[in-house]
Amino acid sequence: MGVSLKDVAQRAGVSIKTVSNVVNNYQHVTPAMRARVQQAIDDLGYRPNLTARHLRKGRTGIIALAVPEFGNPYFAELAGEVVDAAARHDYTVLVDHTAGLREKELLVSQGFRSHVIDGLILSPIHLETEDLMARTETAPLVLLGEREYEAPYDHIAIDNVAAAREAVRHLLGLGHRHIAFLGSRTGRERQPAHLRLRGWREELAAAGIAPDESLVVVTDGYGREDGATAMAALLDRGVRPDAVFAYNDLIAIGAMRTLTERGLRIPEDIAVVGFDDIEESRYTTTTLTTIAPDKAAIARLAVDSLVARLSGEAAAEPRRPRPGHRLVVRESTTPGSDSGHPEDH
Amino acid sequence: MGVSLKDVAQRAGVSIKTVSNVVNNYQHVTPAMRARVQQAIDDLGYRPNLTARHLRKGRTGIIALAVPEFGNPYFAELAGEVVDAAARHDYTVLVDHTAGLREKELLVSQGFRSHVIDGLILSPIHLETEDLMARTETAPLVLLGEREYEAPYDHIAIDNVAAAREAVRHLLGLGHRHIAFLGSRTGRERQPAHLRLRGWREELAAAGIAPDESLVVVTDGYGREDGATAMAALLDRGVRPDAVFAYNDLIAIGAMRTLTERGLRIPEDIAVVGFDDIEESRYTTTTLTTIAPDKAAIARLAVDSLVARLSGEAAAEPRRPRPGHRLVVRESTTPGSDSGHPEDH
DNA sequence: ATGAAAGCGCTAACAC
DNA sequence: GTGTTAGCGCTTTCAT
Repeated sequence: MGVSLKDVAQRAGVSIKTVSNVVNNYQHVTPAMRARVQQAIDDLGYRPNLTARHLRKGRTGIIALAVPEFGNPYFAELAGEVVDAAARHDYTVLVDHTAGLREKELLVSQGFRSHVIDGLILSPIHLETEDLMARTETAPLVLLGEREYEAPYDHIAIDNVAAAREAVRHLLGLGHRHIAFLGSRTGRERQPAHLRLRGWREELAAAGIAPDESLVVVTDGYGREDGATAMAALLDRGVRPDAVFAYNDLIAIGAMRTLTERGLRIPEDIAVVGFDDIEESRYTTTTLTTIAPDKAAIARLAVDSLVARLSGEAAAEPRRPRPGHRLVVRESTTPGSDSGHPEDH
Repeated sequence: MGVSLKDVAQRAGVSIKTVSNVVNNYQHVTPAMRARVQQAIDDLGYRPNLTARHLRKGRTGIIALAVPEFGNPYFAELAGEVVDAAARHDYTVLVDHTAGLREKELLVSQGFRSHVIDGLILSPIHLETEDLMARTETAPLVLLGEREYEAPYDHIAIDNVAAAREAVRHLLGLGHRHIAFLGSRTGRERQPAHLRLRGWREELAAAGIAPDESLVVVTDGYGREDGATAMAALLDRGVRPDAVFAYNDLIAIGAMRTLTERGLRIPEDIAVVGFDDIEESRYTTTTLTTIAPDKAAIARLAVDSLVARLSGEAAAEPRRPRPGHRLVVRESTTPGSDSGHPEDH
C-alpha cells in the first residue's frame, strides 16, 4: 500500500512523532531535523492519509451541500458561492443533488455519509417538519430556501413575500392588472411556492384587486419546459393576462419561449418577471426582469452558520437570517430599459 | 462522542463481531440474534463510522469530479450524469470546481484530498502533459474534454474535429461562405479550442475556401459575456460574416445577444451554430443550432473507466473511447426549422 | 526538542 | 454462529 509515517520515520531515522511534527508544521523542530525529515518525505513520495487523520480527530473538514438539481443554474451558481465561502473556512464541499426526490432528501438529511461529513447544507423541496423532527443524525444541518419549518434548525432565506410583492408592485406600476402566477404547487407539495404566491395575493389585494385564482398555474417542476407548458395551458384556456410573474427564471424563460412561438410580443403584449437572476436572464433576446437574491450572502450565511455550529460557538436558538434581494428591471417589463450592458447586475 | 460498535455490543450482550455482522448484513446470523442486535442499534441510535471503515478498508467509495465552472450549464448537466453513473457503481461523487485556474487544476490532480477520494475525473483547461507526467498521486485519474495529452491516462472526448466539421459543413450547405470562429485561444492556452478550430479550417479547405484568419476571434473565457464581447469586436472591426461558429453554446448565446442589440437578424443576416447542446439553447428566442455531445455516454464512459482502474480490471494501456455527438439543427441556422417542441433533443 | 505508546472505530483472520 | 484480537495511519498525552 501507501507510504506511511512509519516508513518516513524509519528512512529518516527519527520517531513517528517527529515526522508528524514536520508534516503538521509544528514550531519546535530544529531546521536541520526538518530538512532531514522533509528529504525522506520527498524520497518516498509520502502523502498523509487523511482518512486516518479524520478518524483520529473525529472530523473531516468536509461539508455537504445538497440541492435539487445541478441543471437549474440558480443552484449551480449558488453551489459555486458555497464552495468559495467554505474554502475561506478551510472546508471542502461535497456537492450532491436530491433530484427533487423526497427519498433522496430524507437519505441526505439522515446523514447517508455518517462521520465523513461534518455538516450539511440542504435545500429541500419535499421534506416536512416531521421528517426534520425525526432526524437522528447529529451532524449540524442548515436549511436553505423558501419552505418553512417548525424545526430547530438554522434556515437561510430571503424575504420571499416581500420580494414577490416588489415584483408584482413593479407590474402594477406599469399599469398591468391581469397578472398571472406561474409555478404554483398543489397538495402536500404546495409549500415551495407558497410565499411567493402569498406575495402575489397580498400585493394585488393591497392595490384593491381581487386575486383571480384562475390566473394561477400549477406546474410539475421548476424547469424551462414547465414554464413553456404552463404558459401554453393558460393561453389555451383562452386566458390572456397582460403580465406574468413566474416562480423562477427558468419558468419565466420557458413562458417567454411559448409567447414568442404564439407571436405575442414581450413586454408589449405580455410583460414577464422571473425570480433568481440567473446569468441566462441577462442574455435572453428580451432580457428578463427578475428578483435577484443575494446569492453570495446566502452562501456566506449558510456556511457561517454551519461553521458556527461545528465549532460550538452558535447560540442554542436557530438562526433565521434574511439575506437581501432586489428587483432588477430589464426589457421583459420595460422595452429599451436595458442599456445593452448585460454585465450589469 | 458518538455511539460505537462496542457500545452496541455491550448493550446487546454480544461481541463486536456479531454487531458488525448485523450491520454488514452477513448471512450467518440467526434471526433472533439479528433482532436483538438491531434493537440495541435502534435504542442507541448507532451509526457506523465510515471514516473508520475507510481507514480499515483502504478505500472510501468516493470519487471526485473536477470541472472548470458550475456556472457553465454544460458542466452542470454533465455533473448530474456523472453522479447518476457513479451511483450505479455505489460510488459517491464529490464535485469540485477549478475556477479555470491552473493552480487549482494542479492541486486537484495531485490529490489534495489524499486517500479520501478513490479516484478522480478531471476536465482540465490549463494542465500540460508535463504536469500530468510529474503527477505523484497514485489514485486513478480519468481525463475529460478537448485538450490532448501525451500522458498515460484514460481520456474521454468526442471527436471534436469531426463534430466541428459537421457544423461548418451545415453552414456551407446553407450557402454561407464567410464563417467566423468565436472562442479561440492564444499562447500556451490555445489548446482548448484547437480541435474545433482545426475542424473549421479543414472543412473550409475541403470546400475550396481558404480559411480567413481574420474571422477567428480570441476570447478571454468561455462564457456568455465573452461571446457578446467577441461578436461586438468582430463587428466593430467592420467585419460582417454571414455565419458564426462558436466554441460553445454560451459564447454563441452571448454573440446572439450582441447581434440582437445591433439589429441583425438571426439567421437571415447572420447564422449561428454553437457547441454543447445545453438546455438553454432549446429555449432562446431564436433556438440555437448546435453540436450535441452525448453527455450521458461521456459520463458513463468516464465512470466506467475509473471504476475499472479502481478494481484493477483495466488494461495497461490508456483508454480513449469516443462517445457520440450529433448536429441538432434549430432556428439559428434555418428559420422555422424548429417545430416548436423544445423538448425535442 | 524528540520519543514511546495508547487509541480513534472498524474489519478481517482466526479460534472456538 | 459467535468471540478475540491485531492493526489500518494518524494524533496526542506523557515522558525524557
